[in-house]
Amino acid sequence: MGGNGHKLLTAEREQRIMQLLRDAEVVTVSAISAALGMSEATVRRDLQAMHERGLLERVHGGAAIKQESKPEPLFSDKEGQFSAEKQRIATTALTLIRDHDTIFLDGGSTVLMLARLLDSFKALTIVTNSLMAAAQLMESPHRLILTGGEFRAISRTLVGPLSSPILKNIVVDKAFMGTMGFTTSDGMSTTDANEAYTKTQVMERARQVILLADRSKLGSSSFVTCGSDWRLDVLVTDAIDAKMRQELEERETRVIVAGKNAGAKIKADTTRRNR
Amino acid sequence: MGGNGHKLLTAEREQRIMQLLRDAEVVTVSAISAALGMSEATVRRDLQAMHERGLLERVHGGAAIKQESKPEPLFSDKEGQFSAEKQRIATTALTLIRDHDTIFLDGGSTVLMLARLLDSFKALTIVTNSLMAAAQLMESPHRLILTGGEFRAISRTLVGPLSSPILKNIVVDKAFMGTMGFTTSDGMSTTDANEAYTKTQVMERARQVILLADRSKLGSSSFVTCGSDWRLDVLVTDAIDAKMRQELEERETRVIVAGKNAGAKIKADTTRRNR
DNA sequence: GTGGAGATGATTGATTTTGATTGAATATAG
DNA sequence: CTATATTCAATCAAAATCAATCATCTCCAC
Repeated sequence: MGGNGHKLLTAEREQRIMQLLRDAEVVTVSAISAALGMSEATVRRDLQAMHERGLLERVHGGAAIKQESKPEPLFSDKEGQFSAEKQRIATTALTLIRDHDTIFLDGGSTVLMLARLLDSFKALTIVTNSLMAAAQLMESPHRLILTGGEFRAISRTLVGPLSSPILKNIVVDKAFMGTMGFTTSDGMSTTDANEAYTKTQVMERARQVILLADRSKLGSSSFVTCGSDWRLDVLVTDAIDAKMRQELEERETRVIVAGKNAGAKIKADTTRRNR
Repeated sequence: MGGNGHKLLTAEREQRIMQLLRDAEVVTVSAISAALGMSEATVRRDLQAMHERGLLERVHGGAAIKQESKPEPLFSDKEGQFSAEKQRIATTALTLIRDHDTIFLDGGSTVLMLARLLDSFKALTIVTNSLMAAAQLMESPHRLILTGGEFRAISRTLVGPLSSPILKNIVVDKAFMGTMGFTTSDGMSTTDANEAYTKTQVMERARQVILLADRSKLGSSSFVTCGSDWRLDVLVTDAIDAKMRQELEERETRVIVAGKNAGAKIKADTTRRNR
């Protein structure tokens, strides 16, 4: 190929790698190694360095281009589908709830699954801005309070400044949040400014903030962040890499990983609780 | 395509699978296996992973593209008695609405029927405390705002003091109210104090108060009234006795009786408006 | 020339992915 | 309804890939 017999500077190599990525979306380590005439070990080192600078995504066997911010899938897409991870996360999060708690439920499919499991408890006060969760809890014996606000069709939640006055009047014990993306630098992020605004408000009014996010959310960042000085007390997820886990624990965020068997165990537990 | 006969990265395989799916709607596991040159076990693993991310539907023997399904019961409604009368009342009430209005929709089946007919208008701002109406208007192009508050299961509305702060912040052009009972002495009445409280709040924030009530409501009184010094600008009903009509007109309340043919005429009217 | 800092390529053990095998679950035919 | 044939999910060994380590190489200053 056009590669001159000369040595390649690191910067030069990175340009070539980026070009390969733009051409093909994904490339294998061996392909890069062959194209640039260097050992796979060096390619991996380069890829890792570039990944840490956010230039690309690392995948097993190669690398993929990083897309800026993922477009938000329609709610119906995420809804009917059964996701084992989300189910496990929701089931694990159940252990954080006690009878007589006042809890907030955010939008999002994982939190919605949690809403479906709340029949086991007694006398909860449930505050939510999610119409899906409200529909789910309509027949439940719990006390149900909806925040007002402007209806956002894509997430089926109530958001924006109009939700502010009612949120100022309440305090919840635990806020179960969903999110489009989460990074340790920016905290939660979403695609809509009004939604981010409401999330921020809620978290200020909660004694404990709990984020339910599967591993696809961790490390990815969406359009709007929910305030720079974010706070998170508990993260429930299905898998997390060691680095982020350590960063979170340094910030005193408790990390709970919903293990494969956790679901069954806890399910039995809640069944017992369910009279 | 640069499809070299070499190794395929996971991301590449998923792209190819999605392409096959778009071409054929449904594909068998064995077909994918043959097309991509990989074992069926790996194909199944990929399909499961993609299914959990909502990219496709899994079917026995293969996979199918995910299509948007629109069955949205969310809130199922029970049509009660007098539905023909209610229909006429709602259709008549339509004539009171103009494009770009800001309107409030109360709970109740008659108001709900009105909500179903609002697609004809352009750029309404709709404020409501009725979850049924909200579900109905979810797909509409109008701006939709929900008052917050405590959920009252029997009427599926949001009521109580918590709805107060948000109502204080808005002004609506027209408030379309429903009620359990109505008398000239007490005004509207209902069975729940919180609901009455919210009704009162709404009417204070509306430039024009419009009551939709079939003849079974007129003259009967329920448990709680909505304030002693009630005000009503328009009453839309299907039949009214002369005495009450006169009393109302003395209070400067306009009375509109939805005649049997009124529905059709106005329907034509709205159809025209619907461009 | 000498020595150190940084980078490269090979090696190694650990991790991940793959494909074959198995018994269970599901669909199809009679 | 039962019997037969697919298809599935779980398991395991083999292959591929990874991250860490180490010896070597280059460049540059002294």
